[in-house]
Amino acid sequence: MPEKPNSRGQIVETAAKLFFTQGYHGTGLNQIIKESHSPKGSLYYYFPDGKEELAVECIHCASQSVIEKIRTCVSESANTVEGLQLFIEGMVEESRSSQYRGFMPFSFWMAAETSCISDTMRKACQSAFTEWQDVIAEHLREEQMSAERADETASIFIAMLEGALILTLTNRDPKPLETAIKYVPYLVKNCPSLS
Amino acid sequence: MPEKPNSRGQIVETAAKLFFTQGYHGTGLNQIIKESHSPKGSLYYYFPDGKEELAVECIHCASQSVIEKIRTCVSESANTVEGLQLFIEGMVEESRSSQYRGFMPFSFWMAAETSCISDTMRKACQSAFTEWQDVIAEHLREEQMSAERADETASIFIAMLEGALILTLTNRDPKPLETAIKYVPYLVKNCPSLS
DNA sequence: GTCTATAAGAAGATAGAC
DNA sequence: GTCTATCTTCTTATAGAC
Repeated sequence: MPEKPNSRGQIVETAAKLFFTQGYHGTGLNQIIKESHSPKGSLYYYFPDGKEELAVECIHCASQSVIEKIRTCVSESANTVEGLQLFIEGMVEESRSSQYRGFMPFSFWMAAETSCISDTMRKACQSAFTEWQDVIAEHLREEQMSAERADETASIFIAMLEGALILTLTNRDPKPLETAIKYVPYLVKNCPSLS
Repeated sequence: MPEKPNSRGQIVETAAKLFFTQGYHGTGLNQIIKESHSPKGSLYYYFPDGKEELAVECIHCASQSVIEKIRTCVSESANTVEGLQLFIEGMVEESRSSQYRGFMPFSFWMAAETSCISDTMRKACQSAFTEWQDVIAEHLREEQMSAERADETASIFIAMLEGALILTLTNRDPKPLETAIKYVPYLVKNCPSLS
């Protein structure tokens, strides 16, 4: 019997979907246990520290999902620029098919929400951003970009995409993300002279 | 007596500060009335529809504040690029002086939080983004940029800055915003060829 | 217009049966 | 390990005195 009825994975999957669409405070434990068909006892058995511990786990899972997607997209493309564009195209498709209401692992505005109330969650989000930046910067360095410029380019790419995703979800219009696709080559190739 | 003890303005000012730092769901009415030294009756007298109506008012106020700041910065600068850079520099100073915990009117990640639960708030945030875009695009058109390119440039600027602000607040480090300053000229000048 | 008391429900968390 | 009943606290909202 490979399927456990109400296991840890069910809870995390459901919680991640809700946290990343409704936010940390906007998602109640009751909604998580209801939609995951898990009793509250199981949640506290797997996550004794409650909501915050569960949210940190969700942040880690979402972050890993983003890293894997970026790696896949870049490896399937001729270069990093095209890989990052492919990554955004995937987000356009996901957002459109869910009518701008679905779970987007890159949608990390929860970072700002939680950074003022919990240092644990703030640091979990910070780690996620740093890991994404490192993955992207690594690919850029392989294409002979300097380390400093690679970090900077990766940072501005992540920032642009986080913002474009907020605009797309708010406006229910893929255009901000599509504009971001167009600007990726210019972020990477026409970079500022270093300070 | 120009100062009213517990007036509408006090409530909105306090609520805006809390909504834009802690989020919509993260801010309770009790905290608002406590920190604004206003009784709950006054809040419901001025905002009969409660929390949502108050939040919409805060969104409008913050949006207007952003528009005025952008206008001021551009008018004090030699051109739009330098004006937008000055605008970001102001955000760097504000975030640093509040130790990355203060009220930033541009911090509109609440848009994503609310867009899934209330169409009224979603549309208020959408209007804010559109107005900002129009103000910036107008300045760019005055410098002989085409209308289509100006809209696109303004959109990508707003996206980049929203994301950079999230990164700065999460990491408690001004670097993402400072990097954004460096990239403004490249967003505006090295623009993509149109589709 | 200002203010308080309180309702009605949902929140996170816990205890303990099975 | 699984599940339910319950506790406390906090939420939004209302009623009504002044």
